[in-house]
Amino acid sequence: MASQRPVLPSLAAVDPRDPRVRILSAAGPEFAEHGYEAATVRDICTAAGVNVAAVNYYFGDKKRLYIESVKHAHEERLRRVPHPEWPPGIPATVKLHDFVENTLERMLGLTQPPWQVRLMMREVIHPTEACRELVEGYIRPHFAMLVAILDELADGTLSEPELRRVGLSIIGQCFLYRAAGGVVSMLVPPDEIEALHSRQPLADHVTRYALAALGLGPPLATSKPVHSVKDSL
Amino acid sequence: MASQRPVLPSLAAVDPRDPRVRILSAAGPEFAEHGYEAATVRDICTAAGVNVAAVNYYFGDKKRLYIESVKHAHEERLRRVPHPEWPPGIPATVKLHDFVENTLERMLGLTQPPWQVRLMMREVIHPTEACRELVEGYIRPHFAMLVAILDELADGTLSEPELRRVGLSIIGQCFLYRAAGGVVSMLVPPDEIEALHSRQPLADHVTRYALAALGLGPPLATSKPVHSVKDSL
DNA sequence: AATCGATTGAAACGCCTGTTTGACACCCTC
DNA sequence: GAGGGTGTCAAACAGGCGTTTCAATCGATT
Repeated sequence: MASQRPVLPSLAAVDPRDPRVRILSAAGPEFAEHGYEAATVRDICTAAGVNVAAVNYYFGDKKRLYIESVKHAHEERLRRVPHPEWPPGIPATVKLHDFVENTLERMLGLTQPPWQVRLMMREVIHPTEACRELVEGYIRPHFAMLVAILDELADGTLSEPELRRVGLSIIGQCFLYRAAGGVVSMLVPPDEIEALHSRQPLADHVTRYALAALGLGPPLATSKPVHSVKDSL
Repeated sequence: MASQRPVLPSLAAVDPRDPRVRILSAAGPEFAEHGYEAATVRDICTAAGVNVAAVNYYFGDKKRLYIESVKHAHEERLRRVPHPEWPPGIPATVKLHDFVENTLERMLGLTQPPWQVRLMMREVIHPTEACRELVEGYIRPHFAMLVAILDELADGTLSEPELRRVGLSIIGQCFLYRAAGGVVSMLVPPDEIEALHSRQPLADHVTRYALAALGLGPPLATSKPVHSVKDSL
């Protein structure tokens, strides 16, 4: 059955560089598409344009190749979409919006085909040995940045656990569109799909939702004004 | 490699009922644990206590067994944790809280080992042929119920697309804890883990967050009171 | 009791898997 | 030009995969 699956064409096949990085570049998309167990060394080597023996020569075995692939993916992803930075004095509300937009850009992969993200998603959903390193090197710093922004927004009125819960609520919304995008597309009318997978409108919504929940922006619904409303942002 | 994996002990092995349901009951956990491609017909049959030929006899081939397994999983899941129902007159805020709690109960699987949920998660994240039926028979009705509650809460002030976006924000938060629970546990201190995977505190947080965002509850942070606050709920 | 369709069982079918082998070509050093 | 790592290759290895085969068994009907 696996043999009937067409091997994705790969730039690595015509790239005369180091075979090691050729394999790594070919392994990423293959693992991302089929998962660790279902991806095959032969398909990877075909895509990389190297002999099957090369994987064992350079990486020892399939498992170590996989771990290196995950590491390679998140390093490259971070390099292409670096964490946002702001000069002093930028309002925290703007930082939050930037952060959400950056997260969505990274997750939705608007700057490049997001096989790196799909590979990391697999690792997040079914953690293996490669997961802890992914968390420490990629996810935790990102999450810490979000918690810091929220702390600045709340101006010290929220405890650490509360900040984390709010942070997870924000990440969860971004995560849904990335991990379950196919199902989301089935749930909404066709003409809404594009907006629900576009960075800008999504970032606006998630940010507005968060600011409103924190009491720092206008509520989304205004029918029963339990609170008086002043438009801001 | 697959052969070194221990086959999960299964009640089906000692159950003298119809072999067809024995296979179905054994296939679910196996597919949930390893995915379609990596799960093996032999392991399923061993767990079910039937001969390898039985799968092809009763289901034709592995793929049709998988599709039947997904169907079986969501039917059984819906039977065990039915949609909530309310008598007339219940406030929409209470309905929202019930709904979130029900969703988390279903997703976190507090009433039974949640292999059904893990199987459905796989289908959500990497949709196959079985996905559309899962959406129509399980996810869409659930989501429609949420949108109806939100419409009642917003009292007509939100458009359908806006209602859907808010609904997805709520589902996304529940989804994160289920799909990425392992990573969430790595991100927070050990003593917080339990609270972040418990139905009640999580439902409280998600509901409060949503009501605050809609302007129907007190904001989560009160440092810069852009809006005046009256406690409610 | 004989018959017939439905069900089970052990064994075998190709094919594909990750990994290893051993021969061959290359390039740098002596 | 001889030597010795280094890298590459086709071929083979043992084993697992989904599926098929066909004889044996069962239970109800004739």
